[in-house]
Amino acid sequence: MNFNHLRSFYYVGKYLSFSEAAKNLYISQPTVSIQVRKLEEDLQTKLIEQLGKKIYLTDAGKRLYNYASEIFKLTREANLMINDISDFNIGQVLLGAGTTAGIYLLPELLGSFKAEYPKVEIKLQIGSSKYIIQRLLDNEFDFAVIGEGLVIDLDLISQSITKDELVLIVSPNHPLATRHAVSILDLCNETFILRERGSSSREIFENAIVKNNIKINVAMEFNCVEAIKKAVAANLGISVVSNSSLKLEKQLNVVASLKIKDLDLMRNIYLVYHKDKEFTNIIKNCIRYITLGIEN
Amino acid sequence: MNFNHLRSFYYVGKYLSFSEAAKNLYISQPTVSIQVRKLEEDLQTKLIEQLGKKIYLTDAGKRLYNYASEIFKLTREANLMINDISDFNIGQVLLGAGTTAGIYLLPELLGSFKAEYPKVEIKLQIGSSKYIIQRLLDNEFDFAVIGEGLVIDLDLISQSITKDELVLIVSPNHPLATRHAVSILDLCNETFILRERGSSSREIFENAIVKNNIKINVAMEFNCVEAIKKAVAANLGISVVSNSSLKLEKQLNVVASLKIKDLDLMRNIYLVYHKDKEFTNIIKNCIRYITLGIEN
DNA sequence: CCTAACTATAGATATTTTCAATGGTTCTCT
DNA sequence: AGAGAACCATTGAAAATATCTATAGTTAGG
Repeated sequence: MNFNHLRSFYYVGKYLSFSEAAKNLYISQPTVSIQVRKLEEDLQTKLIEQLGKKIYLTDAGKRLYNYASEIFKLTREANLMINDISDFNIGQVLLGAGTTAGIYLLPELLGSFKAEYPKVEIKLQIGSSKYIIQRLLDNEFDFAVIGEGLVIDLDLISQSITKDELVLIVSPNHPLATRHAVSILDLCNETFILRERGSSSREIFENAIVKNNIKINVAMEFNCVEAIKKAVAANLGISVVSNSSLKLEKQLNVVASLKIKDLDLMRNIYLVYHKDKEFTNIIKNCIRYITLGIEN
Repeated sequence: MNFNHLRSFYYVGKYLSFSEAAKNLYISQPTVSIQVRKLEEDLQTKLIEQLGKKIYLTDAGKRLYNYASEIFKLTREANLMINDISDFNIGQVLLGAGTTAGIYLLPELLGSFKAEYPKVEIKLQIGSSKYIIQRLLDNEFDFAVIGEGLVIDLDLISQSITKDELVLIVSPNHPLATRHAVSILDLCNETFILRERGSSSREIFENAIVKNNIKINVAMEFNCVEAIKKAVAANLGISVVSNSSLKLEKQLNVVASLKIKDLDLMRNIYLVYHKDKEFTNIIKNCIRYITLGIEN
């Protein structure tokens, strides 16, 4: 079934006139006549009958007209949908993030982005950097925000959008809590509660430790920063977490945070995306919001 | 929105492969590539993204795919509908009839026609010949069966398919009931109950009367043969009705039917249709059923 | 009966579709 | 790592289709 022919037929059915149909299709009347005839030949069915000068739809014509009507209505709706996307009246941003970025950096930024584009769906999925990278390769995210530390696949492009410092946290009751300075060697005798391998914080910290030929004692691994902070607060061990995750804990003095002398725990936060990805406008806008907003 | 382009896009979305789409569309792969690109240019929206070798639909692509899916489903259904018509699995016969034909001749025939084409709708509308002719000119019937007697419009074609005799009916108690022969002059002193003007029986009878320079006394006009027979049975008057309407009444002896000497009340029953009408197969079959069946 | 309105036809032109051939990537398997 | 297969994009030519103008043929209405 040829849709140009169907459209001509539909207009003839609508106006019950070939010339009126042609006018409204902005084509010539003979074209309409030919197209309708071709449709009839194609279907081997008379669709239109002309009694004297008047035009009527046959039974088959009436039935087909109803189908055509629905088809062209759907077409109009599809066009509106496309316009809605470019007007940001619909759309989506599929976003992956590592734990730190997803929990402590992005929510606020995404909130204000959403305020400007209220009709756009934002789907944020938080996971370990390793997991996020895998999902990026499967094109399940438009882009992602993760911490430095993992080998990034060659098919992915990453660019630093801010820096984030990891700090040592201890219970206020812990001996280190009152120390002005902590050195690398102070860490050797401590019990650590760390994030799992594959998380950016863990990789960064572990790499730094290894570079200094130090061995530490990891008692527990949690895949959740909040759980780690609770455990540290209860003095079950000490940890190294993103400074940006400690706002409330510092205010309420539930943990003490310290810098470790001679250990560079500053890491980059990367915006990562597939090298072949072409961003739509809404994604570009979202990235702009994040990259500009994250610096403050 | 070009539907060829949309179809190519739809198949690419379905198989997530240009070459597979081409195979299933029975066209070459470059054609598919070009069509999809043109659709994207037309909509000014990326629909498909290619990451490495894998193909994905964009957000807009996914949404459009759903519309396309519905559109092509409707198209398939429309094609099936057309096939159903030619297979007589659906269809309709719009039929007009005069009172005699509609009530006494057609029902049985239409019943056996319906038995052979059970899925086909038969819509029979009974009315005065005058009314039926008007509706034929408005193309509200595929064809009609009416009695002779009215001037048929030049735009209509009529062909005789059977003959039908009008006979005089009187109450069994009426003096004429026992008479062997009734002459035209016997009618002068009687009270008649006849159909309304515009009905074939009335026109036929009245023309015959006028031709013989006779005047009769019409006491009542009913637009219903059954009502007339009841009135005649009650001896409220006498009438002239189609012989074919009297089967039961003769069996039960509620009226007596008589021929009038020297008065030709044989009339043709016509099949009538618009001169420009092209009959579909189901209509042709229905006409065949009626023309063949009505002779017995 | 004449005119205006409408659809069909014809012939020419423009556009679109389509293909085969080929080039450039990407992926996979050795 | 490198060869080969699979896949999509590009090109240029040919075929098919769509479209137009001009005009003929009908019909409806004054």
